[in-house]
Amino acid sequence: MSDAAGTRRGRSAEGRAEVRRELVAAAAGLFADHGYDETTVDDIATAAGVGRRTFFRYFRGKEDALSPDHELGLARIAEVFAGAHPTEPLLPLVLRAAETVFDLYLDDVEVARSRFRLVRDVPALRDREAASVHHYRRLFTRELTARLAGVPDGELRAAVSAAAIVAAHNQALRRWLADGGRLADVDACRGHFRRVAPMLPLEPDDAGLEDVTRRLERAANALEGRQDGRSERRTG
Amino acid sequence: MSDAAGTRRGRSAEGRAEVRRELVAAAAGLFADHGYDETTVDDIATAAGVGRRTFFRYFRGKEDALSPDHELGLARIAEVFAGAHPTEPLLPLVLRAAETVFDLYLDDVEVARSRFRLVRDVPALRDREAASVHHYRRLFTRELTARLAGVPDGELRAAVSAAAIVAAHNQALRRWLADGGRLADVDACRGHFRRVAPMLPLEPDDAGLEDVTRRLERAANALEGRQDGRSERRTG
DNA sequence: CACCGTAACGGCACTGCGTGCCACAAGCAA
DNA sequence: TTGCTTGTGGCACGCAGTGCCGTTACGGTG
Repeated sequence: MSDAAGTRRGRSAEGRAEVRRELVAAAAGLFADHGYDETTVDDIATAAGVGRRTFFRYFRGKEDALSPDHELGLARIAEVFAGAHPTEPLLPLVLRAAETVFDLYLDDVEVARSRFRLVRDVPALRDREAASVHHYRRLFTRELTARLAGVPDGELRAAVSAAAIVAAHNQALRRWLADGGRLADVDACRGHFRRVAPMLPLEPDDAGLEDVTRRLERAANALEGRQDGRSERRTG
Repeated sequence: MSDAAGTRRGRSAEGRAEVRRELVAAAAGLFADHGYDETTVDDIATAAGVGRRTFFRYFRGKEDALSPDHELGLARIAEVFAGAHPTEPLLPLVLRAAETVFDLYLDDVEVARSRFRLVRDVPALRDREAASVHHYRRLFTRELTARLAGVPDGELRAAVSAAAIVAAHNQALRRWLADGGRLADVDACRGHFRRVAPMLPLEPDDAGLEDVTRRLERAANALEGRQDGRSERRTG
């Protein structure tokens, strides 16, 4: 065991990523096999071939080893917002930012499904997931608040829109993972998600409340329009 | 100290409630004075005049001692939903349920403000609060999903509406607590909260999507109507 | 009054998480 | 070689939370 550690000691960049992957894989395997609470950090570290102390140099705690992409998702969303024009309409911008997170789950579907089951069943992980979702919501709220400055009830509208966006996103993701998580359903999931977006109280500029009326009417029309057709929307 | 414990040993119902209050008060005081992380469970138990083991017989953990009203709030909301007619329109019902939680904070404003500052500053408590909010959201989602059965996109609409309701409620509460938390502002806070409600995608029955159009138009009109008047709404 | 069942409490010990500290090994530069 | 940096492992510590058991007060029963 000091053998494997010795051969890895040198590489600073590649070695760290490799150790991290091994720790994530070990944690996922042990969690799936013996459960979350029954798996100790010592078990994960030993399975990955490193010391217990090293584990905490890669993850803040045992829970972080399960979903290590959380901060990456936050960074990507922030990137989308940072790369957008200040006058860009908010609705497509928010959609683009939210859909960015979908790609993180598409990287390895099997791991995502395994994580989903685990988070659904273990209370401690449910709370952790809730905190994670809270961070996404906070980020959206911050960005929307900054872009809704000057608009009446801007903060309130930003908070509501952010919560609705994140909830719709999670609902779509949850349904996709619970129903099997086949890749063919990703489009349906995304459509499922986009469906709610037009009914959000978002303002592209400091236009005023008259534009909300038009936007809400458009959203209502969109809802009315796809009352029967479900998978036909990709052709329109 | 074995003196006070001895006199309390007898009363089973009154004694438990008293010990619980003492523990909550001790925890609040120690958290405010020395910080959350610097306060151990031993400190709280000692300050309350009980043993450390007893603390864990009253609270699941250190974090629960800060906001012991959480489950009570959930119970009250569930009570509102349970006492409503199945055909009752959802919008006023949801409003009534959400506003029930306001009363919990009005019982002792000073404690609420102290808790607010603490939760805002300590990361561990922020996550705990996020999990708590998540439970509220889940409860609303469950109730709305049951009442939107049969409606197209019922689950999605329930999830979005629940998230929006809870977000609006928290936004109003947060602003109230951050701005000083004077009792005179409670009405403004409640109006602040009610303002978003009409734009939610809620359905009173299995009416269909045509009614959404009307509802959204009404919401837009309501928004347009109060564009300038802010505190005049109590007279109209 | 004496006896016993129950319930709450306190103390003890234990597991496990997370952290601080220190020694050691490998690579790099002078 | 010597010195510096970086990553690592081990050790010890504080603390959260739990299981277990002895103790103590109360209420009922004879």
